[in-house]
Amino acid sequence: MDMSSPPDHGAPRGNGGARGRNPRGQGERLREEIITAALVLLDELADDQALSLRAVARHIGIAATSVYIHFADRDALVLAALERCHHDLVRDIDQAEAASPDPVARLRGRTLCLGRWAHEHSGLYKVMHESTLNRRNAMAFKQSLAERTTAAVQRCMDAGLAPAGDAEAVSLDLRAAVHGSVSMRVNQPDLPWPPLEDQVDRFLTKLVGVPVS
Amino acid sequence: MDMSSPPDHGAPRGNGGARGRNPRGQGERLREEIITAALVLLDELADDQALSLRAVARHIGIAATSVYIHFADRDALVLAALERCHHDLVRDIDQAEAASPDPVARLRGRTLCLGRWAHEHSGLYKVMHESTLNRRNAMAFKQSLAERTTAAVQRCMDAGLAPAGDAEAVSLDLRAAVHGSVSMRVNQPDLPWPPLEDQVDRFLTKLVGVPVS
DNA sequence: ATGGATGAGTGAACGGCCGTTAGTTAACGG
DNA sequence: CCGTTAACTAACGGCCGTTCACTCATCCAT
Repeated sequence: MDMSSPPDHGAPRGNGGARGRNPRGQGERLREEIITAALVLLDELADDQALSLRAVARHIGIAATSVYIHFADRDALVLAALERCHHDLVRDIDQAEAASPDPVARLRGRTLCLGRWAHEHSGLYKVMHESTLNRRNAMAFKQSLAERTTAAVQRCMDAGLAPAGDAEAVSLDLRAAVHGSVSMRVNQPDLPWPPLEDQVDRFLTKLVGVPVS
Repeated sequence: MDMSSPPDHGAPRGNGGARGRNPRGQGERLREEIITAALVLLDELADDQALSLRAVARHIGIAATSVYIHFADRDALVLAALERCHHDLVRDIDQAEAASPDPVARLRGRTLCLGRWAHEHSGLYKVMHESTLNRRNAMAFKQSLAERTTAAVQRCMDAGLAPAGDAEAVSLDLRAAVHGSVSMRVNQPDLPWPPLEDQVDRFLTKLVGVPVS
């Protein structure tokens, strides 16, 4: 009996038990499960560099090496996870926007949806927008969020609800302000923050020039 | 001759050479040198978790264990480094403020000084304001920067240069917007950013209500 | 002057987690 | 029954934080 160095397990798999292997054509299912686990851990760690392949594997109860079946290396896994995360976020924000009637309410809906998401997934927000992965990798997919916000601003201008101007520049100011607010709240959650809605409304009225409420 | 496992060295000490030990009463000198090296590395790494004690020691050509003479553990070193960093930054910003005549120019001077500092020490800015160390540690000393900005806003109001109002709230909006702008520039330096000055001026006029230029 | 205390700094080692490679095993489809 | 798919075990090499015992040089008291 050799009790020394249990290979890698100790897994927190709830253990209804014995994750059987996937059926023949369904190898991709593990891939999704790995990404999901990576996102859970990234949200907890709030730092891409702190995420270890082995921790992801432990979390879902597989061997660390099984990750390499689906991802070339650690960075590829993180990238894939963030891409899915971003895709889901953009979808949610677009849905939130669609729920409102006029362009102003839609822009406001977008912004608040992002703020709420950041509050609920602060770790992921940090990894996405503040991690050093931004230095090492382009993450071009993030561009689409900015573009959609600019488009929403443009629609306010086109409807005469905001003073006509450079929608690109206005959108940049708005995004900067909102990101700053969200970032500060996420990074120092213990300070006594006023309601995000009020602050966003001030940004919308003062920076975009749009009438709110 | 045993060439295997050279203890920890390989040090990039420029090597004018042979760092002699400090004289009797001057043990504190190494402490300062350690902090300086930590700040250099933190600025490069832009992530407090990525900073290793051993890397700091290597950087100045001392044994890793010597760090423990001056700091209880790795976290204590990082904390001390950030405290010095913050202290120096506050000093620089106060100096920049003092160079301007009226309250508006002073507030603007403060803000731009911070922006320039963040641009030149983007790694440190990230560690200070975005690293996960914020979660694990209070870093109460950071409060003073916010307080001084609020005071500068209050002076604008007192001088009748900004519409009277809740200086605290206005300051928060301004800081959020500026932090957001700086943070985005730091995290995605490759995007085509417009001049920071222009954006700051828009924030000052639109959010604080102060006349600029 | 001299010898013990003390300050400044080492060297070696322990235990741990990590990324990644290489070779292996078990189930399934044809 | 055989090849392919899905997954595994074992291991290498590396960096890390931290502990412990140790070496010098210097200073002070005798």
